[in-house]
Amino acid sequence: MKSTVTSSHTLTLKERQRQERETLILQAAQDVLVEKGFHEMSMDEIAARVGISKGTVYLHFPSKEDLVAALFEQDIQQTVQLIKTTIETRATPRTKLEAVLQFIYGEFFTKRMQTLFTIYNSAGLRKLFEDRRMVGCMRESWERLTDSIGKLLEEGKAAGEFDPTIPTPIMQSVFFNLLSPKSYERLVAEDKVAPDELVKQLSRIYFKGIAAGEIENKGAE
Amino acid sequence: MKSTVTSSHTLTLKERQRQERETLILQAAQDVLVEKGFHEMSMDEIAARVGISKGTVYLHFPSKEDLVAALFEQDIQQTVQLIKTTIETRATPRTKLEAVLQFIYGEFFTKRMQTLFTIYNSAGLRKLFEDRRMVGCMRESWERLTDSIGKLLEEGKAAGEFDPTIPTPIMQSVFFNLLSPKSYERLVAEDKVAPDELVKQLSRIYFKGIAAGEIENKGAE
Amino acid sequence: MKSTVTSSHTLTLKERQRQERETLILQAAQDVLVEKGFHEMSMDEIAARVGISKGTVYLHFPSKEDLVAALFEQDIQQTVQLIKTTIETRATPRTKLEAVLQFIYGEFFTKRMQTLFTIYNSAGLRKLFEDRRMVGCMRESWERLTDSIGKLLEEGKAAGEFDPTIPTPIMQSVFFNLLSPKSYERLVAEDKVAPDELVKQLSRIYFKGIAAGEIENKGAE
Amino acid sequence: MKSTVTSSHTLTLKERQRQERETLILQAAQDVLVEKGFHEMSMDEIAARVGISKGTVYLHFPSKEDLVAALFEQDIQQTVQLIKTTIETRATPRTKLEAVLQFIYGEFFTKRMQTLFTIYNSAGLRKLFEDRRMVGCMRESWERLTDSIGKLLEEGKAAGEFDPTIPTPIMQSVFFNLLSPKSYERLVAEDKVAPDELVKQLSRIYFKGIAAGEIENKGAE
DNA sequence: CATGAATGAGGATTCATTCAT
DNA sequence: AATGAATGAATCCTCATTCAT
Repeated sequence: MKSTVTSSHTLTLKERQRQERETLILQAAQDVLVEKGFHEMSMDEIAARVGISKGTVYLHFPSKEDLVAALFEQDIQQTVQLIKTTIETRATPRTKLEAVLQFIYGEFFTKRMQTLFTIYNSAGLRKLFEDRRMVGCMRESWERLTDSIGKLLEEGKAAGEFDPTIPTPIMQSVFFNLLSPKSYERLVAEDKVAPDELVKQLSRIYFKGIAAGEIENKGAE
Repeated sequence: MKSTVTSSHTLTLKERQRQERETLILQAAQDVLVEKGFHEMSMDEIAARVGISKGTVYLHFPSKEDLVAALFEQDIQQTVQLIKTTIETRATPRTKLEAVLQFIYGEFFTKRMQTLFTIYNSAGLRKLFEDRRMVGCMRESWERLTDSIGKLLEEGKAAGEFDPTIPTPIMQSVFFNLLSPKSYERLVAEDKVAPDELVKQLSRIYFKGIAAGEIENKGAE
Repeated sequence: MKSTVTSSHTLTLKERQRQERETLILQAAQDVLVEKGFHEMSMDEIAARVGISKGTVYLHFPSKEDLVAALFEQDIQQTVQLIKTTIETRATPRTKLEAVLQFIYGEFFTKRMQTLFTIYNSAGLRKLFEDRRMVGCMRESWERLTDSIGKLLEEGKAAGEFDPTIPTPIMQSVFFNLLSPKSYERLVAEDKVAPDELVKQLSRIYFKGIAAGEIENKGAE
Repeated sequence: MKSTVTSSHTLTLKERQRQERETLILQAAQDVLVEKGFHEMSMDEIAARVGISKGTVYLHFPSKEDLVAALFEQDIQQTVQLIKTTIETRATPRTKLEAVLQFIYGEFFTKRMQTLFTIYNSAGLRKLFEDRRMVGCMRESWERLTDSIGKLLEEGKAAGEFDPTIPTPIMQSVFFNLLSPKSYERLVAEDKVAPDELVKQLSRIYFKGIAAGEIENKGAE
């Protein structure tokens, strides 16, 4: 009788609280990870920041690695989502890629994105994750992302927007490596570059760099 | 000076042996660092690779951090040296920078350079180094390097080669961030890009990206 | 008495449900205990097997130790009960003891009995139980049991059935130590000994040893 | 020059110290294991008892499991050694087995032997050890031991000393299960049974059972 | 009463660093 | 100077127990 309605409410409530807590944990983990890196990030500190106990963190994530993998997944998904949305618009590949680039290097995402990218690329950490057959999942997420970018790049080449003589994989790599989180921080903090300005300039450098068009080169030679 | 001629000779000999050993340690550390990253690099392994005892490593470097700082210093100096030599040549700023870029992203230097760069930029490791007032020294080295690059970039702007509307600090950052060591490895291993080809393409993207001039846009339309 | 007739009925009903649940918990605990041992037996698993929540287990048993003590008590009581029944029969002490031995080492009781015996004898666990003044209770149960056996043994001695030169406590100890649960399992699983056959042989060894049959005894004298 | 002699001396010295320490660790571990059981035995406590640091224990044994396996191996070897020596004597199988039984249940060995036997038979612990492919080794040791006993038993059967109708595996099992360490302790502490007397009685029971031998007893009375 | 999320003490293990030989 | 055994702080993770709902 009451069960259907009440328990439905209860479940929803508890589930909501659970989600909220999980979000808080992920947020704290994100912060600590960005501040200190994977090894210096301790489960105790994450718990302390959220104001819960260590054990509770383990109720949500069975291990430190799983927690980081969740962060990874989360950020990848956001990016993939944005890309999907972007791709569906009627715009040139370059315009689409500019949107993605602005998202990735934007004020709120750079650090997270790049930190995870760093972990994913860290030789030592790969092993840890591999042992727990977690890299597979992360790699998949990652490939989903890079593939999307790759397609846009190749569309752009086909459309004559991008230089077809530059291999797509190189374009992809540079796309994700334009700026490390620490460089980002330094530019904003020390060189007083506005985040908006920064991402615009990155965009400018990248697209001018990969753009089709040989005239200027001829002049150089 | 310090002592008798004989002991001076002895010292020189010992000093030479000491230097040789130090070089071996640095080399082993470099290797392990590139292979495994900072945390997975253990003093035991370095000692084992050199074939000496752990204690001896500590006779040369008072801590793991100092050892890495020495690596840092060493690589910076090589690069700075190259830059000095390069700068003295009669060439355009762009040509000079291309030389530096080829050195940094070249087959034999990329990994070392980028690994150290990663450490230097790693949030967590900064603290470790800061606690030991070591970052100061590394920062200084690093600034020597970036300043050299900055000067070349500004010369290039003055000469009309580079786009003066892009802030130099951004140009500097991108210069050092074009490719992570893992991306490098992946491109070479999976995508079969030849290291020479890779560095040429990076160079191409970077300089086209920061180049002065509007031509390319016209061509696109 | 305690309350109205109605609530008395309610209590009885509830009490019955409570008892049923308690039995289920004890059964599940017994199973897990035998399968995994004391430390590997987790309250979560017991609750899960019964299909109730962990908290509910604690409504019945204030601690893990108490739960095990209850198991102990339960098994002791069953055995004591059997012994009482047996004792009342008209049979020789040896026949009575054979019945008890067959019960204890029989197909369905061995594991339970011996597991609890192991726990009771485990040095480390004693402390746990002692701290909670629980051993007293268990010891009491245990002594009830061993005393019964002791009396039978002494009756047997008096009747000339058992060797009076063997101290009764030693006879008691050996009576309960003839076979560990793991040995039991191994014999049945690997050596294909039928449980019935096994208990018969144990009985034979206990009463007559492994020595070859009657002739030698006669001839020996 | 000096190296051969000196280092030989040094090595011997160091090696001796190492062995001594290892022995101390094993002894402490043995004690704690007997007192508290496997799970309550903490590496910290062992280190504390020896008066060394936790890390040092790990220099000798890579894990808690390995430490216990070493204890196991050690005790098995002592027993196997004794059996070998015993077997070579000119005596009846029964006399030989009596010697082994006296060793196993003797004043100084009972606890150790039985504690390890308990661990080896503990359901939960098997898994731990199996994961580290250590049971294989332990099982092998164990089988060496039981096989020796088995052979003696069968010799005895052939010689007409032991009852050929009792399966050897059962005889083996009972041989090792006559008394738990706790029972031993209780008998000695509470019932004031002298260890020597105890083992004699166990021996008697094992070979001849608790029954009064009719003829010989008659004569006795 | 029943629940199960939260707790936190406890324990194994690692590894940079020290120091007696 | 060289060694490598010893140290112990630091960290991940488990699970019995509690308590708000």
